[in-house]
Order: sequence, then structure tokens, then C-alpha cells
Amino acid sequence: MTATATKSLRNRILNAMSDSDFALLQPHLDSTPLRFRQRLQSANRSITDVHFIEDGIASVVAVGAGERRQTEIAIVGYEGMTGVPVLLGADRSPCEVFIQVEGYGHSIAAEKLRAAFQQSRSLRDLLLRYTHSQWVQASFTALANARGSISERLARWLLMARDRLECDRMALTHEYLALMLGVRRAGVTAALHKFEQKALVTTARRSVTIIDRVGLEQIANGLYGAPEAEYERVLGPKATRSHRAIHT
Amino acid sequence: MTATATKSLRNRILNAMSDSDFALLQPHLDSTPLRFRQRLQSANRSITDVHFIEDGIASVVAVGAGERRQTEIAIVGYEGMTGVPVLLGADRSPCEVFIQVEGYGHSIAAEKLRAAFQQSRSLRDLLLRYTHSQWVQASFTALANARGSISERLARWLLMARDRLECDRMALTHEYLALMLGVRRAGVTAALHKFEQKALVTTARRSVTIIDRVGLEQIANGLYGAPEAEYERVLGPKATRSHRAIHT
DNA sequence: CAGATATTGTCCGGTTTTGGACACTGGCGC
DNA sequence: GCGCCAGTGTCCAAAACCGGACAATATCTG
Repeated sequence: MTATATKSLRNRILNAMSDSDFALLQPHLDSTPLRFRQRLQSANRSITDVHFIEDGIASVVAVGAGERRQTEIAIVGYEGMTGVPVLLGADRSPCEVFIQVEGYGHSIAAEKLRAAFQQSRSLRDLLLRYTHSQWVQASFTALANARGSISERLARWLLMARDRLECDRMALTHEYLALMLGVRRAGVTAALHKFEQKALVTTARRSVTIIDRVGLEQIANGLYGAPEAEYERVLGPKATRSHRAIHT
Repeated sequence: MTATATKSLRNRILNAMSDSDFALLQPHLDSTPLRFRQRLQSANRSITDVHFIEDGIASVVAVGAGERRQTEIAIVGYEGMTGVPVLLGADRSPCEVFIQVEGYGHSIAAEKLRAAFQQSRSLRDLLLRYTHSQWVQASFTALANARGSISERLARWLLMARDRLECDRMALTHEYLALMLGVRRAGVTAALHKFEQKALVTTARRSVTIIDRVGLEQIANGLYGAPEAEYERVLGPKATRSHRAIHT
């Protein structure tokens, strides 16, 4: 709260916690840039630190046997955090986490977070509620993958990304989208063309811009919405408190 | 430990916990049958009680908009428990849980479990480690749904069910398997025929019997194994302690 | 034993997706 | 100003899968 170099926090988890809980974490928080394709966690390797994201998008990806067998499980933006396994007492998991859209966040050493997690019941409750919402998101990813067409899944993905970037224009390649959805690159191209014909998005090289959000939600056909509602339900309304300040 | 009506516990979570943690739960545990198709949790309705399964299989299913849009996220047998959202501080979730293969288990009121969860650090750690393993299972379900063929997914499912029933013969209909995998019933029939031709299983009405486990693992093609290994890693080896006894 | 019902076997056409390939293009570095 | 190349548009044949339907066979009920 000193006058020098304060920065407002956007991360909704950090914002939602009590002052005392925040005080537990603040000494250990480091503001760090999140560069494109930066790997925050590797499969089956110890998770050293956890990131509360301020801007950008991180992907949680399950990797099976064989390099081509991977797909996105969940995405994390300023509404969330990476490293959920740390909370659950697993120092590692068979999933990778990497930055899909660059931005920045606040990192904290896994042990420090874990210590605070053990110390404060209210912090624990908050972080576990977020864990629940991420679980729900993963569940609906599984549902979307089982029953959804490429168009439906792509629409869902674009909407989820938009929510987290709070910006209609997203810099992504078809190749990357295909990797995330676990489909062929050409399939993404075709689906985007359909969206463009219906005036739902405009595309350019490395860029997709949403121009009809409601239309996309209709395309997503029920695959978008439930996890988002669940997040709001358990993490409370967006503006519970004014943005917290942090000095850097 | 009285001589009358003691029953050995098979549930691996109950078996893995310390005596004192078990003592916290035991007064509230009720042995209950789990009947076929019994619904243990409904989507978006308060979870009243949690089940530590002793025998049988429960399915966690995500239901989207439209009745046909549902698919299995995770399965739970004697290695686990239902009601993970209760641990995470959410009294409900947009998923259903119901009994897929009948058996029995020990139920406990959600508030009682939650109270014990808050009271004992070690109990909390254990239950959260299980939560992690269930998350990993759900992640690989999402991966399987995205990238796996019907055969691969069916092989994975049969192996997971076999692990939980510890029995090679399973009583299930193609219709039900199709519902779980989120595919057409005829697709399951065709895949089972392929398995039968390769002498991996034998089938009968309402019955599938695994006769070549290793062969099925090969069919599953990397989709089976990782979640199972993660469970063993975080929940410890199977026979950490002798089976606990409970009087009923 | 005679339905009635549940379950499985099978077939169809049509759609979606895949794997692989190749041409085109916009923008960057030199 | 030119070449390079990541990124995109497009095509093909083959496979997988779907929705729907109907027949055949177990199993159950009375």
C-alpha cells in the first residue's frame, strides 16, 4: 500500500481472498512475464511454482503415449491459477501446462503456497472452490470431446478464451487451435470459414476476432456455459471487492 | 472390534487412513447397498451424502444441454469415493453420479464428512490426494474422447472396470457402454466383435468377460495406464495395512 | 407355453473426420 | 526488393462414425 510502484491486481482468486490471506501470500509472490509457449509444468515432473495469472492464457494438456496424442483439458486465465495438483498434495501430474497466449502473472513457490494453504482455512476453502470449478471445466471438455463436432468445440474454445482475455481479437494459429482441440489443422480452417460466412468471426493471419458472441454460443450448442456458471457460483460475483493493489 | 458382526473393509481410502482419522468417520458411516441405476448425485442439486464404495462401480457423468449429450467422466469403485465436490466446498456440481454395476458401500452425510475433513489435516491430505487422482482420470477421459477410436476407448473402459471389480466377467449391456462412451450402441457391438475375434474377450447377453488383459491394454494404445499409475503413486501401494474391520 | 420385452446382430445412406499432400500468400529478415 | 517460410487454402481417397431402422434372439412374466 506504499505509494511507490503499486499495481492493481486483476487475478480473481487473489482479489477474492481476505486481506489476511492475501498477506500470507504476498511476500512470496513474484510478478513474472508469461511468454508464448513457455512451459509452466511438465508431465510427471515436480511442480516448483504456481502461477496466478493476470493476463494471457495457460493450457492444461494431457499427454498420452505417442507425441500426437495430446489434447487440452482446461484453460486458465486471469480468473484462475495453475498448479492445482500442488493444492491436492501431489507434487506432479501427468499433464503439462504451458502458455498459449502470452501475458503475465504472479508466481509463488509451491511450498510457500502449500504452507499458506495449510495455515489458513479460508484460503484453503477459496482455492479448493477454484479447484472444483476447474474440475467442472475439465469434465465439460471431456463431454465436448465425446459428443461435439469440431465447430461446436471450436466455438466453445473461442468463447472460453474470449472470457479470459476480455478481448474479441485473439492471436492464434489454426495449427495451435487444432492441437488444443485434438483435431486436424485443416478441420479448424474449415470450421473458421463456416464461422466467417455466418459473420460470427473475422479471421486474418494468426488472428481470430469474435464479432457475434451470441451466435457462437448457439453454435457451441450447450457445450459452453455450465462450467462458466459454476465458476461464478462458487467464486462469487466478479466485483466482490475493489481491485487489490500490490507493490512490485 | 467386538466379536459380533464385524466386516472387513475393502475400500482403499478407508483402509489407507490412520486409526484416528477412521475413528472420526466411523460413527457416521452407514453400510448401504448400491442398486443398479441408483442415482447418488443429481446435476446441480445439493449432495446430501458421500459414498465410500466397497463393491460395484459408480459413474460420474457430465450432462450437457439436451438429453442425448451426456458422457462418463470418471468411474469409481472400491478404490475411491463419490462426492468429491463436497470436499472442495461445493455442495453441488453439474454432474450426475449413479451406479453402473451394483454393489454396496459406506455412506456418510456430507456435513459429517466435511466436518472431519476440516478437523484432521491428515484426513484432508488423503482425501485430496484421491481428488487429484480422480482429476487425472477425468483428464485422460477427455484425452481418450478427443483422440481415441471407439475400440481404444472401449478397451480402456473395460480395463478400468475390471480393476475395480477385480473380476473378469462384467454384467453390462452394449447400450449402457455406448451411453458411457458417448457413442452409438452399434459401435460398441462392432468393437466387441472385433475383440472377440482377437480372443481378447468373450461376450454373452449382458456380459463381457476379459480373457486377455494384456491384449486389451495394447488395444487401448496408451490411453490406459497413466491415471492408474498416478493413483498408486499418490494413494500408496495396495496393501499398506491389513484390512480394517468395521462392525455393522 | 405364449406373449412381451430387453438385448443384440445387421444393414443402409450420409456426414464428419482423418492422413497426407501440395499450392498459395503475407510478412519478415537480410 | 527478394527470398524464405510460417501460416493458410484446398483437394483427395479412405476410414470412422452417425442416425435410424429392422430383424433375430434371449430372457422374463404370467
